[in-house]
Amino acid sequence: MSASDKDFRPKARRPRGFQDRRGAGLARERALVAKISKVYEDWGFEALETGAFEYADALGKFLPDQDRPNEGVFALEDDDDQWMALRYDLTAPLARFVAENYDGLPKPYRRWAAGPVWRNEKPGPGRFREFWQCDADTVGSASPAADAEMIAMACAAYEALGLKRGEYRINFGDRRILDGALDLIAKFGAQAPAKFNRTTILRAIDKLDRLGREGVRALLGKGRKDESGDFTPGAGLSVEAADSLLDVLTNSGSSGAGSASQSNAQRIDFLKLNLSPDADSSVASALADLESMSDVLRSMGVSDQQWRLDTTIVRGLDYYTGPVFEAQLIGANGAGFGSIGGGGRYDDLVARFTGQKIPATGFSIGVSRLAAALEAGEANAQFTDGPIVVLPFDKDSMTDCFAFAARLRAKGLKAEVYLGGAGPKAQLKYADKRNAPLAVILGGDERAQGQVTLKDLKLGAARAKSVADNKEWREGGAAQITVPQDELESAVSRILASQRGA
RNA sequence: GCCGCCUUAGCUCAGUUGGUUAGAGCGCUGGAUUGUGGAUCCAGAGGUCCCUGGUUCGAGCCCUGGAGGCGGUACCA
Repeated sequence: MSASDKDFRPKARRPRGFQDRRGAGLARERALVAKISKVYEDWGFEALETGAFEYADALGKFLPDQDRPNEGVFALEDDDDQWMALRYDLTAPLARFVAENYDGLPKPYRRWAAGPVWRNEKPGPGRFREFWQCDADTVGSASPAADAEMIAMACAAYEALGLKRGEYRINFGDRRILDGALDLIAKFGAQAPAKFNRTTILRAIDKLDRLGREGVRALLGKGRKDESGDFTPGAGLSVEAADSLLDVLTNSGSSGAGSASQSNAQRIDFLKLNLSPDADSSVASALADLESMSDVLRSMGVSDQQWRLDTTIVRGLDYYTGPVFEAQLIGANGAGFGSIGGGGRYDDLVARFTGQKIPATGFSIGVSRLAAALEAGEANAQFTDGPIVVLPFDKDSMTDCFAFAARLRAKGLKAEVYLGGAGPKAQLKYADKRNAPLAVILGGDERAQGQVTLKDLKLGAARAKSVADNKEWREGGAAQITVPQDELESAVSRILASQRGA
């Protein structure tokens, strides 16, 4: 090692968009995953785990002659000159798995998966470059009932997490209806819809929730200038065409009720009336599918409060073929956090590998974002108790302390021995920082008597709130008891019980 | 990618027209209390003022270039 190597000090810093998680926060997130996957299992989905890397072409990334296919993914080149990329979702690996193992799988194939995914994008609040998803998919069923089941199960999952009716909603749209609405524009002037940039229009519509109607009108027309002064070119629609499109999609204007309280049945009727599709068109079959979905959802007890037909839902542009859905938090919790889950039907994904069209539909819950949103919502979230900390006040007490900790663990309690070299004061500070409910203290005095001291840290903390003076503080006693060593377990449970009661 | 803002102690930030020794609150360490956390009081430690080059007698402050962070916007299979 050269001198300069020795001198080199890397700066300790977390890569942006990646999170360090610890303690209670991590436990909370794991609990979310456990609860969601329990629901998926209960609904008859089988667990599937695939690796973090896929070959880049399997992810749908074709490699032009650039050095790195880094558009949105983290990629690297394998020894055999093949590009591999970290998966950016759990759906593409599923498609690959199904294509590879098609013959041996039950059809339809129902599986769930949970794990981290990676996206090489600019991070933001509630938006990470590594985050967890928890997916369920049904591969091999074209029935609208499969889509309806996804919505119903998503509701069940959110409620298993403790969300209540009215705190979340699944918004539901359909690509085919969007296309039908775009055809309406043909009625305005000479511009044929095919000449419009459909992509630009769909992207604009997708921003309705964030930019509002006026912002989207600008994007559909001439373009929009944002807060920083940057200008986004628009789709170039006429004002009449843009308004007409927005009226149909948002169910407002002269022929629409425009009411948020409208039922889904009313919304379907509105679309039938305004899109007036040909009997054999894809819009017509989309509407028929919608009605049967609606029926299935009703029979599963899913109410209009839990799902809403919203034809402005677009989602990612390429791989969804029909129904698309998106879950959002309602109310203060949801502000600024975007969607907390989403999915849709992707009938062509497996066909990329096999050439055989296999219908599939799925739903994905963004665990990291949901955890971030829930956390932001409950700023005063109660923190969970740390372990009981056993403190050896002198060196000779160490062995006995380990025996105490072992006895507490045998009772199913979390316990640890303080391993640092500091004095009593620092030891108590440590216990405090670990959020221990109580400290077990063993020093020379106790050992001489065959006793042990138990200090109720929570009681002391509560008492501190009302004490402002050092003298009063010292006179108040130490919120601790000393008991014979063989009464350790019973005395500890008494203190814990009194803490729960208080 | 584009646009804007920002970077001073562990954290959040103040810092006058460019002037000697760069500050505060919180946190941290120690003491008041030789074996007792959280309140209170006292003391202390802690700085490459993001980096680089320049202007100047003199730069945390002004100028060039770079890096990093934040926000908006675009992209998001």
